[in-house]
Amino acid sequence: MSEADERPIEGEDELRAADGRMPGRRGLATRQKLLEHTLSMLEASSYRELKVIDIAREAGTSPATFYQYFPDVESAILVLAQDAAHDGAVLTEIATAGPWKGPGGYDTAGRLVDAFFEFWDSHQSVMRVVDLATAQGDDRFRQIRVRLLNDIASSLAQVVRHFVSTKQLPDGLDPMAQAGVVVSMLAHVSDHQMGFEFWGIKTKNLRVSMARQVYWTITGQKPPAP
Amino acid sequence: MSEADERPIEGEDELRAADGRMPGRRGLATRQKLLEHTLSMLEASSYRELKVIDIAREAGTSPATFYQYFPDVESAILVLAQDAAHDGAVLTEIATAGPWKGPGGYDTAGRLVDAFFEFWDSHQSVMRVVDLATAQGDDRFRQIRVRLLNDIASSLAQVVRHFVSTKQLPDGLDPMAQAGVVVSMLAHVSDHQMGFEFWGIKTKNLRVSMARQVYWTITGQKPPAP
DNA sequence: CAGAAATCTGACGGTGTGTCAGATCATACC
DNA sequence: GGTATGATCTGACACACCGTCAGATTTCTG
Repeated sequence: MSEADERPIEGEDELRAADGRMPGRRGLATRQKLLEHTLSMLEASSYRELKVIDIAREAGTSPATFYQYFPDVESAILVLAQDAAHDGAVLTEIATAGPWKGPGGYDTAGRLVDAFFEFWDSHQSVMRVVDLATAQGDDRFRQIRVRLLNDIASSLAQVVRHFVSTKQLPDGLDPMAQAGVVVSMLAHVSDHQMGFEFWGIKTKNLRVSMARQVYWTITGQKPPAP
Repeated sequence: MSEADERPIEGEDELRAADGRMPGRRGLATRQKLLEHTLSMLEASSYRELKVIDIAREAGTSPATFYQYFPDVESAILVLAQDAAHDGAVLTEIATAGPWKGPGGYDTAGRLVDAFFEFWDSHQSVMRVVDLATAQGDDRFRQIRVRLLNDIASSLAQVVRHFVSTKQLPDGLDPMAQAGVVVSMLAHVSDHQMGFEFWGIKTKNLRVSMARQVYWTITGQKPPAP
């Protein structure tokens, strides 16, 4: 494949319209409306069947207008993903704030689990696309995923480092690997919460198992009896 | 003619062609060729951009032929997913065979991790679609996912039950929740192995963290120092 | 080899894509 | 109010894919 003539000159302004102009108030409102309907259609139908023409129809505008603001459907979802990642900052905050030492540690683990559930519940459909696109090697989506999960993992890895230094976790563990594994578990279980309930597992029990794993993996300490 | 009709095909009405007939040797070969090219295209391009016409072109046949064997692209992927799930039986076998008690337990955990890596490495692209479709509520895909992961989880839950009965895991834990959380972690980390390496985490270290978590969550025993 | 069955495909009406040029709209300034 | 100006929107188009069917082609059977 050959690179067509591109224009990397324009600024990093994701807001720019197709013609390179900066939209005004009206344009931004239209853009926002399109984003909202992209989200609601993504929640309602499947990723594969999400069509520009449907989004436009739903938003009471024309496909050409959509293309004025986004080069394709994926780019619109990318914006939604960036918004979601922004909301995800709260997860990092919980991990960073702790406390992880002492009796409050297990409670922190529980709050982190709850926050994951809540975050995924709000951004399920978008995060699924982020995951798929990332796995398929799309760099734009991977960056978002990294910004979200790597922040959390780094924060937890810091805690792991502390408990390695106090010998409560053995030397030789890779703190980032420990943290990454925990974050993976949280993300995946949150994403498939409904599936677990279908297996007959109560969310309450799931929460316990998750919190215990988080606590043990991060602090190396035995969680309290359930 | 009596030797041919004793195939190991049971509930496979799925093989039926569009017109309701049972394909013969030639038809099955075409069907298989289409499946192979569906897989290779899925690996090469993205799920969203996977088009019938491309698969047909690649397979040196016409779109109409594709529709002779599959009602749509998803149905073809469904068949690939069933094949993958069949391969996944080895995971359940490892979990069931153990041993989990005694000094060999941690080694079993390690072998389970390796098997997950290998399985996901082979069936990455298909499993991603299974995950997405399941999460979006597609029943056909969810059943496959359940048949695969629920088998493993059930097997591990049985081990959890044993260690609860010996008091090495506390009473009050939901064995299936414990197992489900572990399986989720294994599946998700395997799926994003490349992503972890991008974070600078060595697969070897990842393997250690995963095996430790599996061992601890399933047996309640402290894993050996790394 | 002829006839039948199985398999494949050209062709078509329907729908979605992505891009224009030009129509419509909002606002500033007289 | 009137109108100039740029921002915004859209009809229309050329192209691509979908999913179906009748009929052509290949393979099998006797």
